[in-house]
Amino acid sequence: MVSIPVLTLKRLPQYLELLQQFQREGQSHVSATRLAEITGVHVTQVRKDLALTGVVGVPKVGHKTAELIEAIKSFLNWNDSSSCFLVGAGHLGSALLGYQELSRKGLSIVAAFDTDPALSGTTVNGVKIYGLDRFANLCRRLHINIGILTVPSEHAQATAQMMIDNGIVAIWNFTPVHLDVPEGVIVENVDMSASLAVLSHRLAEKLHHETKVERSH
Amino acid sequence: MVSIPVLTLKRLPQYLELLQQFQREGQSHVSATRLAEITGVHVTQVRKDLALTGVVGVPKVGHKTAELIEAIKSFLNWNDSSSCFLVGAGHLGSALLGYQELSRKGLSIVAAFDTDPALSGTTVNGVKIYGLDRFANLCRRLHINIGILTVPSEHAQATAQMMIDNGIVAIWNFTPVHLDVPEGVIVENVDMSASLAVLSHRLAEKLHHETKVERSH
DNA sequence: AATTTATCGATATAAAAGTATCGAATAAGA
DNA sequence: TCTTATTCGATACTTTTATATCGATAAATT
Repeated sequence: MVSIPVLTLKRLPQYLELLQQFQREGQSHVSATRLAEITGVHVTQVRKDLALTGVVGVPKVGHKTAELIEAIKSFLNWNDSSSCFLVGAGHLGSALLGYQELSRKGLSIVAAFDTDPALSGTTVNGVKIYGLDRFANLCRRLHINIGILTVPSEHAQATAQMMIDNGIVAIWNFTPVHLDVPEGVIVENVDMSASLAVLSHRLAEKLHHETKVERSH
Repeated sequence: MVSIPVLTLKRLPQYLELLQQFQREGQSHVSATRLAEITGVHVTQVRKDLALTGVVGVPKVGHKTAELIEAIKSFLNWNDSSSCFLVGAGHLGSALLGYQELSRKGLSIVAAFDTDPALSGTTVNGVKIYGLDRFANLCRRLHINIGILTVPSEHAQATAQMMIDNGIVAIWNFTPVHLDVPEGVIVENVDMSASLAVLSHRLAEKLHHETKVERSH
């Protein structure tokens, strides 16, 4: 099997976002050239990325917008929705519960869990919040295999372990903690810190550089 | 000037997180070997990454934990705090306002803005929320140069433009929209979609593969 | 109908990132 | 004091990812 470059996978949603915008604007066709111009990704790269999803384009006109959207969605498995549990219904957790977009990306949060007894029994955006003691039972019964981890750092590893013990094989990790998991378990980190690190360093570099330029006048 | 690989920048916060944990546990020294074991990053890679921050280690004992922490923090400019504005105080916006960790990463949200008049005048975690009409004035007066973008997709580009028009040079973009900005403006995307794409595809691949294996028995 | 132009997709080259190897340095133990 | 084990840091190598080149194709134009 051909292994898909991670970076390609990460670019696909960006194309998808644009394509859906084009579709709303009524554009029936889009060329790789166009996508490249807007995203800043190199044309050849866009072509390679799209090629992996299996679509073929037509010279002079490009790709059918609708077809391309379908191809990307099905490639990412965003067409049929997967059920998942969310653990940690604090600020970030509630934000995700309220995030409508997720359903458009094939993810349906069917229940949330939190240690705080005050939250237990409440509902956020139609999703019910349970105490952690209910997790094991529900998780096994509903055959959930995706878990969203939005607990405080200190509970990250233990919570991840609980998920794994109850059959979860893919963890979407929003904590800055590196999770130690058995082979075969998929962990995907949403690394806000990583992103902030890039921003901070770039900005410091930029400001420092500008100061130097000013001084040299 | 030596340009820092983006991926190195992204790994640094991960090391930092671990190092701070080690420090709490009272470990005065950490070796690259140790960091590599835990993070899963190759030893040589860890060494290269650390080398870029300018620290030097001692054979047989490794690096001084405290020194390494300081080196990474100062390299990322996380020691002195930068003021920033947040626009879009919805679910995700409020989550960020309530996210204490940010201050430990050199980011201080000094004000938030939202179109919803109901939010105007309220306070989340000590941060006051204003109407968007106040943005221009406050932004210029306080010389803010970092903006956090947490508005709905359809307002992303326009809001970004407003930020730039008022002196913001670095945008931390939480929307899935690709922002079109003038040269020199730094955009850093927290790509939840990208991350979800990797998760979805990996999981689909894994499940598909397991099904095949089962069938072959 | 012939020509031009925009785009595709394949192949080849270049750059970047990751991995392996090796000598040097230093603490700990013989 | 000498040897051994561990870790560092530099250099060389490999793999991955990105960019460039080029012929082929199909719509638009002459």
